[in-house]
Amino acid sequence: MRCNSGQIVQKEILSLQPKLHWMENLLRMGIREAVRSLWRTDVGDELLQIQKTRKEFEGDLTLVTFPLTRLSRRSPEQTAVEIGEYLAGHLEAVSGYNVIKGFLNIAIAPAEWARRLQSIASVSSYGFIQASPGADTVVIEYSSPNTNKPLHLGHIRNNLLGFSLSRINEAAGSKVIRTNIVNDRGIHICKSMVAWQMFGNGRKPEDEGKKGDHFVGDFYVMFEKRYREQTEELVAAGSTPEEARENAPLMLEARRMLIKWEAGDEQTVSLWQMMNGWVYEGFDVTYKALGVEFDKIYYESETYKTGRELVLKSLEEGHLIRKEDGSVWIDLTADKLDQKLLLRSDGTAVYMTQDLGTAVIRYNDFHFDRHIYVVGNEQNYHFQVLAITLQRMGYPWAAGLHHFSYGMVELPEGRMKSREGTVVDADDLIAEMTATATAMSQELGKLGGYSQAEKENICRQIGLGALKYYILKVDPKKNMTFNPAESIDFNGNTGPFIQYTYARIRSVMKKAEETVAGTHEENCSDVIPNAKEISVIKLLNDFPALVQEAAAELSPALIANYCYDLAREFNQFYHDYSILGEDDKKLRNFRLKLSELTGRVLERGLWLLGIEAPERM
RNA sequence: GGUUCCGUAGCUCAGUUGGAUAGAGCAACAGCCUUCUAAGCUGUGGGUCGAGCGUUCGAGUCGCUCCGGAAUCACCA
Repeated sequence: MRCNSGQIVQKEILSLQPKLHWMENLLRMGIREAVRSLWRTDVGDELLQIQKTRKEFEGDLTLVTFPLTRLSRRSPEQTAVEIGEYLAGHLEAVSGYNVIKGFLNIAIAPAEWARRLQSIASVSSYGFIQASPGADTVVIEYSSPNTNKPLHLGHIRNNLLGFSLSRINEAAGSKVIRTNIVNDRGIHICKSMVAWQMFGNGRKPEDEGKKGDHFVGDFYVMFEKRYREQTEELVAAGSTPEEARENAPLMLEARRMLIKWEAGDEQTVSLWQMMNGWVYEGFDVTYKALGVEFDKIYYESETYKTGRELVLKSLEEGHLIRKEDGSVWIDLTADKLDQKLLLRSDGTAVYMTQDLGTAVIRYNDFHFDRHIYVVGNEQNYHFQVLAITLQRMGYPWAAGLHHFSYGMVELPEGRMKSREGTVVDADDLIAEMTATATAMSQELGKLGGYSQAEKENICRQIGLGALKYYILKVDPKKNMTFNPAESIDFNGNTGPFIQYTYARIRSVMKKAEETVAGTHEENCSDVIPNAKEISVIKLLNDFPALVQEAAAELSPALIANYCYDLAREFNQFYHDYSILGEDDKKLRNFRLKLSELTGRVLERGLWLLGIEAPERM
């Protein structure tokens, strides 16, 4: 079982390329020259700290001069002034500078930004890198459901994170394999099966008009309920609670079922296949609604055998130890971990066995460079053990296994508990978000003139956009609170806000085509942009580096927050200036181009999050 | 108890390799639609960045010690 809820363990810190602005590069060269000319010495890159100028100061980029004072042997202020003077005199792109304490604020000529916009516009898949033949292959495992219950809110975070990570890694130039491990065997499945056999009267999901996963889940719940009753009865009759749990008739039956299943009993296996089939049909609907996909799905019922063979082989090779009772262990005390069980004394597989097998099969299938497991932080220890065990068994590629450990989703009242019925069902939640989006659209009088099908599609996009953004904007490693009332908010820092900004831009572009057809294609690099326009261009300029950073940090939240910043900045520009109403043709074309590009980047950013961008809303 | 993670405004969250006066949204209050979509824009109030010590020219960010919360330490998954 992979994703009930959930810490961080071995997130590999990929060394980050410094964000290389085109302008930052130019400045670096200029500053190096300045230092050489002023103080006859070379300056290392690590001393050149260039950052964006904060809003409250005049300028675009800022050089922090404290680190340079040992070279200049002057005060930070004096150092800043001398470099600033040199840059202003030697670089055409530098239109001015000011110095505040040890900070040299450099102003870039507005015309430079217009040229920058023009060159961004000329790149067709701006921000995305096509995987080259030699690119890294990354396997990403996410979702990983049990087949005894429908998906819930915890799975939603998992699926959204996994899917978004897969797109981000692809956009950053890796080859990505999306994969899933279905935990389709074990005692929990047998519980549903027993309950269905005893209480189901041969009914099927369609008889009750239910999704298959919900149908099967109901029997699992029924099992647990009756089982609890039985244990209570036994305790009342004098058993200890422990004995009662072991000896309740239902539990005995489930155990028998598991043994029969493992022995390949025909009837049991066909019942198992039928019920799992129902569940898969249900899951498919949910996955489709969420918009997530997989390239290859693995089943624990198939991989656990490979795992067992691996363990036995490794035992022969002397990497493992067998205890008197026949159980097989790996001793990880040298790695400051415990001894860990790999096979039970009766020879059956445990959770770890299956994962060992799955990893080896996957490596043989894809020869991945990295394998990312999107699994809750409650399983940190498990994945630590998994990676080390595989390395001990002689698989050096296990160094590429990476546990993407994300935090739990909690409700305002606390943790979700199935006992107390506070589990938020995935299908219900999706339906609710769509319904809210529909009601909101109605209330605001949007979507007039659209067909019913179009309206439904747009409302679905908005509802899901709200849900996905709400979850993805939070730093994955942190536990998050899911507040139902807040999640359906469509104002402020939300998915619909970004979608709305995109739809507005599309609307302007359409109108532009009708009136001033296609003129934004013209080159407009000789426009002098205003401050708001420059702010937007700066953000657009950040996008490619941001995609790389999000891939390296494995953080959809970076993309989400960037999209919000860009949308907000654009809305300010949109509010303050007219695009189509601008009389100066050059300026109008420039603004159209700025808008068009913002739309494109927003659409790509949303794409990376798995959020659709509606043309109208 | 061991290990790991988290703690920033009333609430939900941002905060770049350590940089300037710590930012958004929600909630509250006050404004802006004859003009490209008001799901928008503008303004006001709101903080001992859990506490302390240290490193540094400079700490929300790095180190140590506490305090508070969470996860994990199964012949469960």
